[in-house]
Amino acid sequence: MNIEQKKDLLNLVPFFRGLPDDCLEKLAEITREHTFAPKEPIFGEGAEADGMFIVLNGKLYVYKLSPDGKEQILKIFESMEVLGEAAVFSGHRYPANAAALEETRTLIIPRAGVIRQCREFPDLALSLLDVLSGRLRHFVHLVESLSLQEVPTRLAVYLLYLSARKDGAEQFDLEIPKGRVAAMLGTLPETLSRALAKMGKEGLLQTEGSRGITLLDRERLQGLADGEWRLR
Amino acid sequence: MNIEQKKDLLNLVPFFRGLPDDCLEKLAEITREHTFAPKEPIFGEGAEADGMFIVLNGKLYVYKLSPDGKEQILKIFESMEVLGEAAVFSGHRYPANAAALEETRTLIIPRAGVIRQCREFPDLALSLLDVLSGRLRHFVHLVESLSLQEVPTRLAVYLLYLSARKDGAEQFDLEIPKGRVAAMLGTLPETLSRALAKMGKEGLLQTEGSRGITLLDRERLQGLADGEWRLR
DNA sequence: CGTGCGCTTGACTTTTTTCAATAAAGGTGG
DNA sequence: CCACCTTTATTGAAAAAAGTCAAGCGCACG
Repeated sequence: MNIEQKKDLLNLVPFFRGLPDDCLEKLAEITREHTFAPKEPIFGEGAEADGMFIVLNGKLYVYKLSPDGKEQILKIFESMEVLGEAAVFSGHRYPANAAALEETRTLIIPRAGVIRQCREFPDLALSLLDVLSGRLRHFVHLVESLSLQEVPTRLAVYLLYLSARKDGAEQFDLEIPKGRVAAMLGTLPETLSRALAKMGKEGLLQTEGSRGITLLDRERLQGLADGEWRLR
Repeated sequence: MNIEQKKDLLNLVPFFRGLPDDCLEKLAEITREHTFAPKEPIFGEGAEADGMFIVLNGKLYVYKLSPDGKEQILKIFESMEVLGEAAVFSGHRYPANAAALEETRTLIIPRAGVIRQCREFPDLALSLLDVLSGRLRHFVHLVESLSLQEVPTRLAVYLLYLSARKDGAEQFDLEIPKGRVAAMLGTLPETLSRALAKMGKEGLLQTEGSRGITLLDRERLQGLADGEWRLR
């Protein structure tokens, strides 16, 4: 793939919107492309940071592991998202693990190059500040969810979020295996399974096959998410 | 307080180290000073962001509240730390609450000014990128701790961290009430109290008065922190 | 067509929370 | 400096939530 093609790809990423053309040009010059197979590790916790990744398509996840092997998913990344920025600016090492969930094509921009371009084009730095700030909000929300709420509440929040992402559709798909959803919510497959079963019995939703969800009572689901009542 | 004095204060903050003199000058011009009394709210979740705070002295904490009033402390800020940066660069609103733990003197740099100076002095932007990246690491650790480990483990990690911050002293002080320590660890005062009592019975540590701690068996405490065994 | 992985369910254990009562500490004003 | 009052900490007992272990089912993929 040549530089022009890479530049065209960068141009598609909202993150780079509005940056001067010669900035993109320089970034394209140093950018590598890499495609990861499903389940392929992308980086490991503590690894020396190559640089920053742009997801072109596919899906990957960033996670931590406990000593006994339990997974906590920190975030799932999809098309057009940027990851690994934190390791570029402090610590030089990735603070967690990442692996592909499906075939995933990425661009990799090396550490040194990013920093150099930030000096030259402050707008790039501001863009990255925006990304990092958003990431921080994401983590604040995650901490809140994990520490203040019980599993059915977290699940309700998650399902409503998924529905919202699809224009508020009643019927949609968990796009990842349930075991992974559990790992996102900071719990185990068994606990998630029971929570879904209870919500089904309460008439809040219906499950179809292994990943299908139909929301039946948005009202009460929202109340559950807001902590107004509990699933007994 | 005049501009020169503010500039001198900014100069003391490691965060501003190495920035050009005229950058500090401009920042000093727009900086306000404010002192908060103990327990005084600094900002509330969702409030329009004034700008970024620099803690000159004192201590404050940033936290979330659950619907039923339980507190989760996200981070405690002390002298020379910067907070509120995330709200400057995305969202325009603070994502959590902050209040003073004791009398706390701060400098406040307005949003617009920070952004303007970032454009003019890319090093300021890089400094902020560094701060935000570090903050992200902090949250990654917090999420890991909350989701992957039980309370005694989290407590062990916290105590060893406190000890390390004081050159590895065996004897030191929780600098905040135990109830707040509980809120940092994502649990309740009762649970914390019991964890400390058990650790005392196991000979891992000793408590003195309301905030004093003496570590008696670093080895085993470390093992507990590493998840190698459990407190039965 | 079988094997394996993911999902579900049940029974049981452990951890944490909840509720309540008491004790200790800390701060304030006399 | 002491007495009082409020806040903070401890402890017990009971309940609830989540985790563990184990068995079984079903679907997808080779």
